[in-house]
Amino acid sequence: MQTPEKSKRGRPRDANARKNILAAAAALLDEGGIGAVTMEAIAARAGVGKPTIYREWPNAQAVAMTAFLETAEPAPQGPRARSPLEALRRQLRKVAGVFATRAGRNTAMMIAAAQNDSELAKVFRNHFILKSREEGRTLLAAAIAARELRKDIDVETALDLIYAPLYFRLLIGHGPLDAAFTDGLLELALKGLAARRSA
Amino acid sequence: MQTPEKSKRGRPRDANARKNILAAAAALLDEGGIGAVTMEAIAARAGVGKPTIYREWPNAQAVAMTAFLETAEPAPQGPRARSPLEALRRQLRKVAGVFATRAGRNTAMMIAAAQNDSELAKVFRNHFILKSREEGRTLLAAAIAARELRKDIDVETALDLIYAPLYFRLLIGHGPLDAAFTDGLLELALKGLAARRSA
Amino acid sequence: MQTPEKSKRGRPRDANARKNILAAAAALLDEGGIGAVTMEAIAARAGVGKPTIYREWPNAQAVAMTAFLETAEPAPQGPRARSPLEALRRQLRKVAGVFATRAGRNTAMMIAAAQNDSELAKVFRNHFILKSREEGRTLLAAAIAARELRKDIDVETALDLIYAPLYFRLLIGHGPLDAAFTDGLLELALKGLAARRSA
Amino acid sequence: MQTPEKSKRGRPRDANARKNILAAAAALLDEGGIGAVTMEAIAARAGVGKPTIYREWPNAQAVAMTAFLETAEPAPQGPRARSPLEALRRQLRKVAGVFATRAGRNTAMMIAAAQNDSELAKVFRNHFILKSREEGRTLLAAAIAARELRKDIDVETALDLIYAPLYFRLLIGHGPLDAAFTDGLLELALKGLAARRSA
DNA sequence: ATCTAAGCGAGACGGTACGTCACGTCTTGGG
DNA sequence: CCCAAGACGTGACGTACCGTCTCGCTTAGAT
Repeated sequence: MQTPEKSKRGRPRDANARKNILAAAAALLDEGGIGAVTMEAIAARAGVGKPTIYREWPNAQAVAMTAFLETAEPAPQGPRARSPLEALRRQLRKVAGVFATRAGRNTAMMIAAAQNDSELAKVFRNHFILKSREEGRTLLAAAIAARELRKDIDVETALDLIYAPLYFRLLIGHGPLDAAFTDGLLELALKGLAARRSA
Repeated sequence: MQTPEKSKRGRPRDANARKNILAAAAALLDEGGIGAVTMEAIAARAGVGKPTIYREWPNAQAVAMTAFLETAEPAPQGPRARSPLEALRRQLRKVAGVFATRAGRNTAMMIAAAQNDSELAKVFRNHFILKSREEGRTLLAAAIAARELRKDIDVETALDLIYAPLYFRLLIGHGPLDAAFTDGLLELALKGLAARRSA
Repeated sequence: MQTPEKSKRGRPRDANARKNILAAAAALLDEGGIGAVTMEAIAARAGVGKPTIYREWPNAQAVAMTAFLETAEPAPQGPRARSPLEALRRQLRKVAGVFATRAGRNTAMMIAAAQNDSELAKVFRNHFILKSREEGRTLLAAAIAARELRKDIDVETALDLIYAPLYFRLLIGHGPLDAAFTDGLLELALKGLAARRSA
Repeated sequence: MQTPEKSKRGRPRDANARKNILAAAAALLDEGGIGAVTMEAIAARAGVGKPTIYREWPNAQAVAMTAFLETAEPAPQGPRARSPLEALRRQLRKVAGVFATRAGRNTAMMIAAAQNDSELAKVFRNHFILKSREEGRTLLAAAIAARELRKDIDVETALDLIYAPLYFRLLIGHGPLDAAFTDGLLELALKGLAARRSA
């Protein structure tokens, strides 16, 4: 939280320990899910004392969250798209692709973990969701600028409209989460559900 | 799930015990969240032995899930709407209203619990999500029949488009979940994001 | 306890059940020691309901005790000995031999079980110890009559003097329990420890 | 048992906890017998967590055994006897006296407990029986040196001859366990059972 | 160069909940 | 009216982690 006074006396934190802890937590998360990420297991695996972990994190899920966030590398940019809308389509496909991997399961587990810990929820929102929405917001803005999207839309609502279904399928698993879905979803969102009155 | 063989021998299950267990679980869930729903606490509160609980459920979260599902009473039907679209708008408002209550928190917690237990996930999907979607599907079909919606839409995708944002906000909490949101959301979904080319 | 009036109504006791119960208890005792003789296990193995067992015995150890007592068949008489003392020597050897088998372990376990249940202790004393002592008493009486033993000895004390060491070694296991031991023991008991003053 | 490697790392065992655990076990043993010595009860009474007990003992009876052994204080030495034989007589009376108290019941229960746990049996034998026999061995040696006992006797057998009857009566309860018994027992053991042939 | 405060690993501490086992009782339908 | 089957409330089992607390040992800035 704060590091203002920099007491500076005594042995400094061991940067290596932090790295080992997060690596252990990430490995445990991948191997056995959030339930396998226990303080005991992290400490044992990282070759670290439990107090060393508690010095920096309040509980095991917080370590898992940090490990998750530091592992979730920014997606590599694909080839330039020929239009903003095309870029948006590709972005949705990419997200669906990630959600289909272990990273997707981890994301779901982090959302789950956040339900029981408001501090965790805040961290997840600020470091994962907001970042992801920022990307989407940029894409939408570009599409609006290119007159591919209506300029009067509420961007926040539009973001939910487009991205929420991906998270929903990730979390509920009631339907496939593939390119066919994201393409259909985007098309529907673009055209709208309403019947054309004129005609 | 199934009761095919009807062994019928021996003392039958005590229906009262089951009721007490679910009541206890529901109370604990409301009071302290999913973390408070432990087998020990349920057993103590219900005046029931732990083995009695284990006879019917494999773990505490499964009890919580059953309690949640049996508690989630079917929403009372509001006054007749003047049109299918109006009915859909009201339905979305109602869901948002429920999500703003403790029932919403419980729903979020059940979704979270389901992330770590595929059996639980299946139960939740079949008994809560599918039911809820069925309602939505009916509303959409009526609106299509009334020519208020395009008749070529993929209903499953449309359902995700409309309902997922509510779940998303419930779970992430990155924005309000009120009538203004649902109304805007519905409007956007109806009109679509795309700029009108002709004009 | 009582069967005087012969009510005769309803289904009569199943004599086969009792036999099965005792056989099951004996088998469990032999296989896993007294700890394996549980009501559940007996009932399951005997194909009998627990209440049927409780109707006749107050707890599992009581069943084990009955099974033990009914299993402990009277030792087959060996060839006639040429003297009462010789018969006594053979008898001690035989007891030591039995104590070295599973029956010995069972005996030890019954003595142990009796320590925590005075009713059990009484049954064991009356049906096992007293019977065994009666045999010994007969042998001693014969030896006295044959003037091989002093006629002024207190028989009860003499019985303890001769037999107790066998039980002691059975229970404590601090030394061998073989013919060499019983022979030496008997010789020592006969001659006495005291130094001969005259001489 | 052994403390060879002296790992020395980490927080050392809490001597106070150990003391409390043994005190609680001893109290429970006295109050309700071996059956009352449960891990739960010990932990609750000692104000200690169960794992702390399991760190040092494998089960409740092992705790009871340790408590028993540490409670069984060395008997206070009585006034000097005028002869080794007299000392032996007094020692037997003293043992009988102890056996008549709660300590005697506890001893019986420990012997019982040892029947179902060979590790427990070994501990009991090494720390209780062997110690007690050492005392007896010393007394016999002195009596032999004083020419009150024959010098050709096998001491181990003689010890069993003298002491086993006390344990036998303690465990079976078929007869009194008082000074009259021990005196008669000793006299019989000294003089022997055999009729004098000469004279 | 020494002091000394803080971090380090290890691991024991008092706890809570776990999921299982057996207890002894009760309640079914069937013989 | 007894039988088998089996559910009931109870309570102890032994285990896994929790989050805290000593330990003895670095480590490195301040003296």
